[in-house]
Amino acid sequence: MARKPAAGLRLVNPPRPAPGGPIAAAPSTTDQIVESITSAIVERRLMPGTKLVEQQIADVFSVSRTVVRQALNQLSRDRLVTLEPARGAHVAMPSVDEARQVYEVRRLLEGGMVRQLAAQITDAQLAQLRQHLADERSAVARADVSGRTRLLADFHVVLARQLGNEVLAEMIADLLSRSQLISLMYQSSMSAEHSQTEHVDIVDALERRDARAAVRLMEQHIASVERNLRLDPF
Amino acid sequence: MARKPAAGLRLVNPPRPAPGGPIAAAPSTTDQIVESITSAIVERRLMPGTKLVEQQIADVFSVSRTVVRQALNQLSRDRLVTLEPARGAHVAMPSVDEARQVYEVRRLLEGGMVRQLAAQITDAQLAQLRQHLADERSAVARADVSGRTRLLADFHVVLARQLGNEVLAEMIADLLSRSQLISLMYQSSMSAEHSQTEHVDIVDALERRDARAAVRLMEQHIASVERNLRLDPF
DNA sequence: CCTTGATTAACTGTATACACTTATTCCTCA
DNA sequence: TGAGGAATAAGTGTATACAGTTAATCAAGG
Repeated sequence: MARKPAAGLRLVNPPRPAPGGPIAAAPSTTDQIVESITSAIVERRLMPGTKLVEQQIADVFSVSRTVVRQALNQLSRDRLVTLEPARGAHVAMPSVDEARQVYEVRRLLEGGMVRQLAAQITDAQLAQLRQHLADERSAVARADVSGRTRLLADFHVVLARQLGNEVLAEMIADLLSRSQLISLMYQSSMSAEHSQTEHVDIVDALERRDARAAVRLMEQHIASVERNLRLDPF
Repeated sequence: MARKPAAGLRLVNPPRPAPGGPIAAAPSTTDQIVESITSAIVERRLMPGTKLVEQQIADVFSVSRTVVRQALNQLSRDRLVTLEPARGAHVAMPSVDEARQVYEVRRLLEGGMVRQLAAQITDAQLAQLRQHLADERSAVARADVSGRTRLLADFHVVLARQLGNEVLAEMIADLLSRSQLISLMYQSSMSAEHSQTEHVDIVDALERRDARAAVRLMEQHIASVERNLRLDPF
């Protein structure tokens, strides 16, 4: 690969999304860098395999390599970047096997999640889900690519949060960022519209408190996301 | 709390367990420290709440604070230590809520895990499980406390590995280390014998390829571990 | 023209230095 | 004697320096 001094490293973070809600312990410099690189990866500004040179990133954020290294370490634990000793950090390139495993775990976790949720969901929570679905629909309608991507992923985290299980919510959030990396790496052909309507079906089942249907629909939804990847070797 | 200069910081790592098996990319200095502190926590040499002073640990391992900080960062992502800005690192003290959530997620994940495993387990894998059960039994018999603790936890990871899903296996491994911290914090009254016989029951069900029973037994097993904690507020 | 080996540049890994924050000690005064 | 507060010690956060390693460049030989 040709050498260009800090070419195309566009990592500027957009203005902080929403500081509203619970007071979220002032994000450290390291966290901001993690956030920035994460969104850069998910929004395809950093393609899988791209080398992340510590000094370049340090210059962009005007900090020392010390801080950048901390951020890269966190990202490697999220599996968004890989760290090879003395060879540096690269945007991760999840294997086909890993991709399959991630979706398998998601079916397991999220299937169980909606089963429990169907049994205990409140009307207020259903209203929140309906609002979320409306946001998704409008993002899809106005072709807001990065907005709809975020909303379609957030749907799954919102469900986890509604169970009141933060441990579960964090695990699912991790799996989702890995899923997003996977789907941009394996050229997902899934239409946003299709995903969106599947979300609607899931909420409908939850509203009917139909646990079996909710589980089945969630598992089918995740399977259909997986099926639309180019995972097959031909 | 009284100040004692580096009292009771026994972190010397035992000779590397087993370098055999697949070539496991030489563990970095940081990894060794993570490993060392992890086992110190799990083996109760470091009690919950204990402050971990960077320089002290650095002296023990004869490295710089830089390396120790990396290790502490990793440990905080495993939830074994908490990091408060400018206040330092402490051995984590998981709340009752967090404890409940961890066990809830474990029931979900490990229940689904054995369901799938019952459908695809091979005779060779069953033999491996039987061997593991024998090891557990002997460790319990000779009152090898740290050995039996490790083996009883490893049982769950072995199951995950047999599914061939490394993503799942790592998640369960994480949840297990958190569980161990929880159980020493809330004074588990569960006998090792009891846990061991429940493991036997699960393997029996797997051998019969009885998915429903395996799931039920695993869920009951985890529930019984949880029930033997002092989580109730009285 | 392509391959091989030596040389140089770039980058990572660890240690150290210093600024800044938090905790402790000790003195003063009620 | 005890509470309040300044002085001081201890500890964390970040930057920088330097050693060691990997990758790139270039020269010579087949």
